[in-house]
Amino acid sequence: MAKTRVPTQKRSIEKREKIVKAGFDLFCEKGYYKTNTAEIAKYAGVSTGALYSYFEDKRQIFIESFHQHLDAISSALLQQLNSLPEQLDLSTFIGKWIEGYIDLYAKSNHALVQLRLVIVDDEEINHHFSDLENTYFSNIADILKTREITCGDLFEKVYVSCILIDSLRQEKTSFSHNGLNFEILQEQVKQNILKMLSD
Amino acid sequence: MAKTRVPTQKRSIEKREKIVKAGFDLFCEKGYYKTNTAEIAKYAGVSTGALYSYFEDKRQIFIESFHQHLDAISSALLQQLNSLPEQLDLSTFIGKWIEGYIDLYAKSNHALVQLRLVIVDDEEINHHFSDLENTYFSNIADILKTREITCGDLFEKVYVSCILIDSLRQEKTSFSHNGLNFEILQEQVKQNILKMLSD
Amino acid sequence: MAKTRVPTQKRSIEKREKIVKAGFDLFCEKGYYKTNTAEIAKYAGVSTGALYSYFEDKRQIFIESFHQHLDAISSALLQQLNSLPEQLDLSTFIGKWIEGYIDLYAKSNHALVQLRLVIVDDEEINHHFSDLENTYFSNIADILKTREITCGDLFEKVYVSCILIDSLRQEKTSFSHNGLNFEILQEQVKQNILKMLSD
Amino acid sequence: MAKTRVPTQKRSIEKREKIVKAGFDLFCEKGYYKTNTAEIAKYAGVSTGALYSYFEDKRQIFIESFHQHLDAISSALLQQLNSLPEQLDLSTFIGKWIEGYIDLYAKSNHALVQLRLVIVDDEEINHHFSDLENTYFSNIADILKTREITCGDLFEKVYVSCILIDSLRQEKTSFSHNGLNFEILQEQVKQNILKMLSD
DNA sequence: TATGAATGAGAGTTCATTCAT
DNA sequence: AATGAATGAACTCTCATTCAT
Repeated sequence: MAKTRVPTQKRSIEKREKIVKAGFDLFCEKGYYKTNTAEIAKYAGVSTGALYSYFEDKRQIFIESFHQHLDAISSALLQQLNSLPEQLDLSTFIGKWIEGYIDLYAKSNHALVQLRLVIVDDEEINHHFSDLENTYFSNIADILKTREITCGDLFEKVYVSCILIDSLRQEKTSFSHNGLNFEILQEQVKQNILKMLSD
Repeated sequence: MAKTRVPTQKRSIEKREKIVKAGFDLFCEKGYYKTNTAEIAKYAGVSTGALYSYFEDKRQIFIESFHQHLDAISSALLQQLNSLPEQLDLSTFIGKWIEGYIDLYAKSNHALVQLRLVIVDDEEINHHFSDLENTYFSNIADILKTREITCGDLFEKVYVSCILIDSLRQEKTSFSHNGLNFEILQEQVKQNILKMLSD
Repeated sequence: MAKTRVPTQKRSIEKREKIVKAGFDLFCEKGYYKTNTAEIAKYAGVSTGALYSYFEDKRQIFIESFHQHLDAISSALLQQLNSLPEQLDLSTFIGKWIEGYIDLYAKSNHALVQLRLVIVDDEEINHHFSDLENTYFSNIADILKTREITCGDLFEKVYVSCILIDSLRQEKTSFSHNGLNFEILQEQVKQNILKMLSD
Repeated sequence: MAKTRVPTQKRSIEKREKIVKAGFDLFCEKGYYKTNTAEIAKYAGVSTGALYSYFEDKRQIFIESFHQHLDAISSALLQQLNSLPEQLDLSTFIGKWIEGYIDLYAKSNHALVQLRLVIVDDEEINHHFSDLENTYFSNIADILKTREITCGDLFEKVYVSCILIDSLRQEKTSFSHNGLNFEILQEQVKQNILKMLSD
């Protein structure tokens, strides 16, 4: 019935942010289904009622907290890449890209898995975050264009590159396979991307 | 605390299998947290009590059903690849690999995501399934060796190849990005793998 | 998801009846909205879970308990009227009808008001209970026919008669107006009905 | 504990009226328990705080809004009846009475039912509104006396007449029984009242 | 051994009321 | 005087698990 509040005053905005932060932390730590709204409220230092005046339901907290997080780290990465010297050769650039990505996303592994989970349960969220990723891919493609990468099918190549880099992150942070040498793997991925983009 | 039974009689084994099958179907369809034990029992045609005499808890049903499923489809894929004619060129072989994988795993998207979720919550399960995957990678590597692929770092290359192929499956079955052309993507992945293994 | 249980065994049927009885008592005593499911369960001596395995929700308990109650007292009244001597004159018959009704329904005042409340909130329940009342009116009409009442528009006349009698009950049990003489009122109602049915 | 304010200034009085009006509209539309104070405040264009400075609680808003409404429509009806030509015959007068009542009260069905509910919960309110009705009955009786109705037990007859007319309203606005012909019913009620008052 | 009724803690959510600003 | 954000107890309902039969 009652719509959720859109806070404009400083204190309200801060409170909303606290809830988002609390939600994000707990979802990452314990998973979406094992985190309950009472905990989020307590962790955020607000009442359960307040929580429901800022967000329609638990799900919206998840979406918003995650959206913010992805926004923040993808912005950070894009900024890093944008500020690299122009004359850097492609191989070094890709190396920086890989390292930057892994550093920034390393702490988000739980969050990324949780996101996948909720995405599977809900088509709307699927679209929401797939759009977000599209934007990210486009931004990466644009950066590559400024570096005189002119090959065809660039969007698809960026997509494949991102998958490869993310698999490195996964390997590093959660799902480690015995017998895999991470440095070799990283080098493989780098060569792979380099070849694709040099075509 | 009654231990779970290890059934030896035929009827018991059948019952156990029914539960595993029911669990797998429902977990895939609705997700782990949205499937309840009563449903599993009903779908399997057993009582809830029986369910708890075969499995310690809901989680064990998940693990076992998933393990069986992965075993079954990875065996099927390996068998397909093994039975391909010896003289097939590498490019065609990779094409078959990709197609076979996507066909076999297409229906498992929900299951694979659910698996990720449980893996994040539990280190032991993480190891369990990472071992399973290692075995799979090794088998793929062995098949490649019989096809006279002799490049270095084969294990890492197989791993990267599998990641790429699985990202294709994901793109096809759940997380579709606007603007991505699937055929181009598939070709990219194929060329990528081909180049890696030809080094 | 899970359907409500339809109990066939004796103990289950008894438990279901206990819930219905508990619901009815509490709804009458405290009103629908001031009675909570935990109370009903406790009063009935069952767990909240059991309550929800027998009934879809609180509302269904209300409907069923009320339906049973109305059924029981209307049956009792009809039986009373049916067993009156054949040769009784119409005036005396109406007198018995009025007295019987008031006696039987006197204790149901709270319940009847609660019923009205829920009926207003829900069209389906409205129909359910209006059908029940229709049946009751028809039964009364049939009894009158056996007493050689042959006037036209009998159904409408029965309806009006029932309204009048129920207003007497209300006057007696809950909403007493100063200055109204109940005996005179009762006599008025009686004469009114007598005239209608004698046309 | 701050007492509720008795407003004397024009703006305050207007605000109070807005709340009463908002409460009445919403209680009628959605029922007492499904209307919340935030909605009333919003609909009235005041803050929740203001609402609580004019009224002790939600219940008082209900009582006051209802009292005003009943006052207003009963006054309107009495005025209509008073302004009918003197020489009108009784039958026509009763017809006008019935039509006037139904028109005026048709929209109040939800409100009337809600009133019953609160009445059951509270004896003081019971008396309050029974007094209000008594006044109304007396006024009707007085009007009839000016039309040379001189029969005995007039008060009781008026009461019975009012019940009958209200049952028509109910039949029309909420609780429709299949098989009942409304026009026939209306005629029955009219004849009934006519006979009573002609004695 | 097998059943499925029973449990009851715990989930998400609402809302009458208060009170700092 | 007026606001509306904040409170938190209370609500309905779910479900993994147990255990009497």
